[in-house]
Amino acid sequence: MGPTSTSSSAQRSRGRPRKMAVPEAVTTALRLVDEDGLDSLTMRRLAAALDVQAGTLYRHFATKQTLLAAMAEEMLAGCAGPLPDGLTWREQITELAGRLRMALLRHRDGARVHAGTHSVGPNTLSYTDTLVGVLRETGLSPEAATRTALTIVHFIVGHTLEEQAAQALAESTELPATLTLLHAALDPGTYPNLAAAEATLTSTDFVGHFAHGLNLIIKGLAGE
Amino acid sequence: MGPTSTSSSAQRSRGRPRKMAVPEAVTTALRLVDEDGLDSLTMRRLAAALDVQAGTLYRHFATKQTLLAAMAEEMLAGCAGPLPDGLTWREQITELAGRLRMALLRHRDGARVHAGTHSVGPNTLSYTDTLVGVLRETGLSPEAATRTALTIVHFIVGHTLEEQAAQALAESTELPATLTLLHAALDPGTYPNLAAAEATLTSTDFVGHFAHGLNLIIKGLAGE
DNA sequence: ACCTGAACACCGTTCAAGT
DNA sequence: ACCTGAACACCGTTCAAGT
Repeated sequence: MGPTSTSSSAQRSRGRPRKMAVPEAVTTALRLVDEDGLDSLTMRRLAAALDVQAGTLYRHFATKQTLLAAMAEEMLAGCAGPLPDGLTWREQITELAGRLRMALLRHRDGARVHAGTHSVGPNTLSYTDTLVGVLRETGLSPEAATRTALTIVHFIVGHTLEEQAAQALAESTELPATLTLLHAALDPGTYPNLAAAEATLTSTDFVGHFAHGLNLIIKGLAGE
Repeated sequence: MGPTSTSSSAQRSRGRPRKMAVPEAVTTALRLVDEDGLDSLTMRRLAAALDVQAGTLYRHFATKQTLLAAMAEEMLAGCAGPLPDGLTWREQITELAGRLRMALLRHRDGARVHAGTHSVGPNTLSYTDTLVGVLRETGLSPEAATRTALTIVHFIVGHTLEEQAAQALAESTELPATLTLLHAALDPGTYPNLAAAEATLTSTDFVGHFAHGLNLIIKGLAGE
């Protein structure tokens, strides 16, 4: 009989199989993470969002880890862009550090995506190159500049991991229970310093916390 | 009849169902992670190692996350123990920071276990309490001491995450490919600073890297 | 009270077969 | 060359039923 009726349930797919584009797959994966969180990103869900079979993804990404590395790389787009003229080296470091933090914050679970992978793509490499460059211009040796860049990046990743974990907790139903548990544990007799720290520990002023930590490192650099 | 025979450890299931002990489950889970890595730790494998059905675990841990938090808490045992007498505040900070780093390094993927959870158990709380205490003794306000403690912990976690990722990469078959890729990318024309940084970036002197970063923070503190 | 057994609704990954 | 369809060997979690 006539071949006209064969495409019944396929609301997207028409006659030919869809051809998959790698950059679209990466941005779609990031969108899925933004919508439902990293734990909900599966190869099968991504395939469905791309209107493709799950197995097809493995023609473009060897494993899920490879996909995650591509996502981490994509997140850093623009982070190494040119710095405004006339900044002091302190301001240059602050600018670069702020860019990385914002890049990780821009996507839900962005820090986890970044920390869980090891990208050697151009965005990642040029970011590190730029940061090491700024540090070398302050007079640091290549080794000291590299170690300092690593220190700064490790602080940013650790900080943002915590910041996004706090965000996730704030949106979850566990928040009251955790806060109660924490408050109950803050017995001044047992944890005298934690009791004094409660206001700061439960504060959501992550901008302030970040600035404090980064300034500590920058100050250490100046004292060299 | 005496109760003498009931304590036999029954390494296979005998007549009665095995009764599960929570502390044993946590240490067994850490052992499984040490043996096969965090990605291989499943509730079903842990159940099998405990000679119990998978569903039984849910009577003791609400979710896998709860188990991971208990593991993170267990890893920090002893980290807040008393400091030797006669240390300067710098040495006290270095000692506490080193203890946390070593605690995370002691188990495979320890930093990932720690970073992925949010423990409010006594080991975690008393570690933070002790660190904040040392910082307050240097004259810092409760807020500054808390923020500084967070900075130090975030650096340690970020650093150790990277250190264990490098360890995992070193043991994997991807190492030569990654190293080649990195070396190829180190074109002095494109990434001049990365080229100068290669020796440091590919070095495995994590003790040195850690000391450099921590000293930067401590120096920043001294300049306050 | 605590565990078993079995199920539910998924996973990452592979690969012969189609076009 | 690139995708589909179907399978393999698993997952976390729930819950009626046993003891």
